[in-house]
Amino acid sequence: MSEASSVPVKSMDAIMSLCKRRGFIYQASEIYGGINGFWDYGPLGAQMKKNLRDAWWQDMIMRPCWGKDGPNGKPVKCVPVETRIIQHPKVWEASGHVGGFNDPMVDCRETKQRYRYDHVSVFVPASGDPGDKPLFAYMKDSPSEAKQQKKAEKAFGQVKTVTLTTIPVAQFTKVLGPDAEKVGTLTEPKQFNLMFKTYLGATATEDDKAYMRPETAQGIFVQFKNVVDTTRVKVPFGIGNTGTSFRNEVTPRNFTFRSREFEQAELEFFCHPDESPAWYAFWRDYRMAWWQSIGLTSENLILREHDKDELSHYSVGTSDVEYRFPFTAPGYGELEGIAHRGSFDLTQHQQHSGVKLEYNDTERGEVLPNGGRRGERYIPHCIEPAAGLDRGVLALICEAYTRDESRPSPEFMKFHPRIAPIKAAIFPLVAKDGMPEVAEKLQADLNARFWKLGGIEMDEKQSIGKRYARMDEAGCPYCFTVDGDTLKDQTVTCRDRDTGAQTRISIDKVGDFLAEKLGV
RNA sequence: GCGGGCGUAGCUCAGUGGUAGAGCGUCAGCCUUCCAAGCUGAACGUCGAGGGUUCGAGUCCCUUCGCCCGCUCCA
Repeated sequence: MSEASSVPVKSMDAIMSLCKRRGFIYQASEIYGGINGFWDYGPLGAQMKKNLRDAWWQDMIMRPCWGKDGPNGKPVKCVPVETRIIQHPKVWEASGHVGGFNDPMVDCRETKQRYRYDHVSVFVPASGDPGDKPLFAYMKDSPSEAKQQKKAEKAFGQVKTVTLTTIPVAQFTKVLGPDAEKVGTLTEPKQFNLMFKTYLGATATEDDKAYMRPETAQGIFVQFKNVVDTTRVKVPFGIGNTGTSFRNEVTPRNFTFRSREFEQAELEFFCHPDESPAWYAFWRDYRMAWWQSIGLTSENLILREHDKDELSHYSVGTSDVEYRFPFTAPGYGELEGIAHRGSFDLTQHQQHSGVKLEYNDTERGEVLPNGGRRGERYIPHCIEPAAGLDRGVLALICEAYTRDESRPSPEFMKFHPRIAPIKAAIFPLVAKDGMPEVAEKLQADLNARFWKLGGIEMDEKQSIGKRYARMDEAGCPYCFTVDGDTLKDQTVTCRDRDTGAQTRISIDKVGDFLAEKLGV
């Protein structure tokens, strides 16, 4: 994690209170005291999140990569699906989530610490029996490592490292916990399932157990064959979806960043194995550019390529688009992971389901006498750009939040026009002399043209400055003010949120002006 | 899960065991010709929840929930 940045860290408290005050984000079930790990969106937040989801859908499914060609020199092709939160339980066995999400943990009775069973290491004698002396458990790269090593070397001389999993539970009585004073305080390993469990049918027996998905991706892999068989898609192509996933986090934290219920926007892009490195690099670079295009323009956004030792055994590469949130600074938090998953997922589902998931590529293989090709059968490789929409909203809010004490309205949200929940506001300078009527008509005209994209508001209450300030906090990029001159020369003032600058434009050009700014 | 801090109006926060407060915001009216102006008025609180001590609890005690910070965890 890089720590170099000249961007000042914003106050998360101030951001959170603005989110509440202006109706972006509320605590879920707040009147009952809230519920840990769940957050609701208010009117502005819900519209903003829809704008983000729509932008993803447009730029990933409808017109992928802004219409640019992929590394194969052809336009990128993607189709959508919508799959269910609850899948066949075997889906999660095949995906590795039953297992990976069932990490056994050990607790320390003395220090009340909890450790992942397979992450605990132990210093034991390099050879021979420890006798009555303890075995020294530690967590790699924590202070306990050096401390325990010193003790172990004093006890045994030469030491070596094994993992706790290799030590019989019966021997735990001889293990000194990483930060413990007494030996034998570690409990036997226990299961902590991060997947939410539920029961199908009203009788709720263990036989009816099912899981709520911890990611949307598996639904795509499971329907891969149906999409290929029914929609005339040809590799390379992508299948995308957005939807809610659930993870029963041990410690929900950091506002909406780590929630137990969250929405993902995931694309699985299938290609020939030989072309997969090029597609991986292509998606990685596009996804970074995409987040920048919707407003994450500061150096708080980085693309981080995983080190080789962070990669799954099947993966050629993984990159994260990361954002430096106020609560992660000087570190970063993940917004999106772009993973080269190889043929891992389709292979797993082929094995577990017994259904062939090979693709017959009729554009490959030897040329036949009739000019066609024999075809090549293979399991496609997959590039997975998987974004978190709630994290995206949070990053966009943090990025947009601005304080400038020199302004009349010091606190404002600098949303990209495409993301802003309110696209424009119309004000009569004063609520008399026919100005409200002109403003109402302009509001109605703009609304008729832009209602699909977001709010077009009209406000005539209180001073013009207060109305500008209200729109600044809501992140509305443009305000149009009808004044005395409007009645004479048919022009209005266009006020820019970020600069406060005012320009006069013809009232019948306001729609075109807004369309250009919104990129429609 | 552990440790620390905090929960009072929509937001930010005062509040000595004795009548529930301020600023901002919101709403209504007046005023107002370009940046949270002014005047008048109004609404909004079971003081996070539940117990206990007390003649009396926002205040003291216990339990619990939530949020923030540090560990731990982070598929």
